[in-house]
Amino acid sequence: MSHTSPTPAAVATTRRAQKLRTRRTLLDAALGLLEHQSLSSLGLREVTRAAGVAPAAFYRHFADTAELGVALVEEALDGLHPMVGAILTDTATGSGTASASASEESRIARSVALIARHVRDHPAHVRFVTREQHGGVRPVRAAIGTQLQRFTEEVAAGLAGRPEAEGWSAEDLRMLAGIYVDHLVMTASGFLDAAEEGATRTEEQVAALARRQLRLVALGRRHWLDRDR
Amino acid sequence: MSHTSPTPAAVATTRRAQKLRTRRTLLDAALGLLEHQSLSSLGLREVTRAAGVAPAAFYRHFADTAELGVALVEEALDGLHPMVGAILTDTATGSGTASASASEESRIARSVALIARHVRDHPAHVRFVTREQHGGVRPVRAAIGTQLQRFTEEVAAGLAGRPEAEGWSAEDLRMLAGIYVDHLVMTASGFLDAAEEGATRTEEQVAALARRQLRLVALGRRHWLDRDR
DNA sequence: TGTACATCAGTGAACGCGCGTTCACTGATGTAC
DNA sequence: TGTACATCAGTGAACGCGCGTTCACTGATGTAC
Repeated sequence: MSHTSPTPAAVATTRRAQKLRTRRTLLDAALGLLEHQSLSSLGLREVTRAAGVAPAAFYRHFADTAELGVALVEEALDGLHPMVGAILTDTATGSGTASASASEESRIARSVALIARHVRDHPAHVRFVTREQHGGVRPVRAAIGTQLQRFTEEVAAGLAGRPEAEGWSAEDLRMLAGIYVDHLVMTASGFLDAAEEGATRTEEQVAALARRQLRLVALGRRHWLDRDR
Repeated sequence: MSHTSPTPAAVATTRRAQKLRTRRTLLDAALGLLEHQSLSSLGLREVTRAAGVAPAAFYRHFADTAELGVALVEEALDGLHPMVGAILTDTATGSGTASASASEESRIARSVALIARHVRDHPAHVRFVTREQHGGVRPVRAAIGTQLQRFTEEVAAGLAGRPEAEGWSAEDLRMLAGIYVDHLVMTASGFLDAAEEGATRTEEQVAALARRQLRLVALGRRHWLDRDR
């Protein structure tokens, strides 16, 4: 009278599909457990217990928990590309009527709202990435670093194609893109903090701070080329 | 024929001093082990083994490894105050002859150099703080958050006393201070990455990026008050 | 200064427990004919 | 379509090991007189 289906037979399906389903169960179980601990303290047996499979079944999918962690990184950061794309696209589309700074202000607000939404929709993935970005498991740290680097390049490329970027060196653009990516990660982490029970800041406070910061960056950006008087 | 002194008798001393010495040994042993793992996976026996004392001795100093972690946080971030003070003082002292932007440029360079120096002098402490800032041990995370908040207030207060801050609201100043603190932590973490064997960036690249970012922030800061045209 | 007793930092042995890993297995799915 | 064999995802029992915690202890330091 168990709730789980101990053998594949319980649901008629292909072997491939069933294996993927078990893999998903393991990843989801791990993600749940990682809400309150870091990967380096996550046990293989802990994951299989939460997933409702035998410990040995783990090895059909991952060599160890570090490998599972890398899979989670890929999943979490693949899910970020659409949002980054949306922000870049929005930023590129200038409004017709409002003043430059007014439309910029609303673009900033929309970007921050998109980040808030993403964190609300995928809190576990976001928490995992921010936690493991500097965490104790090297392959996972490396995977996150590589992916964030790719985001920076992506943002830099997006910025490069726009009129305000004229006269900017490639290195300056990468610097600016890096600021945006860093800011994204920090703001996402702030939204997570705000969602916790004992939070010191509200979600709106985090958003207000994020917008203020983006305003400062936008100002610096506007005056970048004439910075030496 | 052991290298360690298993009993206090080996070195004539007061009880208080000997206890503090053992505590130090435990903290140092832990700090060493934390170079390559995170606190949540650090074992009590692992620490005592590295420190050369019996496992049970641990309890004379800390209830568990989380408490040891909080002690390390306090140590690590107390050591940061002098540097922040130095940067603030330096920033306040304008040079007489050079142009405003030239003296600013050299102040930026000095600040980044101070960060680089601090990381070189205290790599283990810095690594520990950046790793545990979003790590899996709640009391440690909370302690780091509180301390960084205090730094932000400290920097905000330092900025408030200076002429360029005239017209700035308290909230805007705290935002700016937060940017500087965040930037400090990220740059420190970057210097750590650069010092690793398989590093993708050199120390000078990290420094150059940090300076570029500070330049952008300085520009935004200069135009903050007239930002609505 | 000397003595008798109290304190307490550190010891070492013992405990029960959950860990990661291995192994031969089972039985449903997949494939060849 | 039917049959015989191969594959392989998941099982469950077993293993040795290191963990955190407890306990009575030792012996140097501290204190009272």
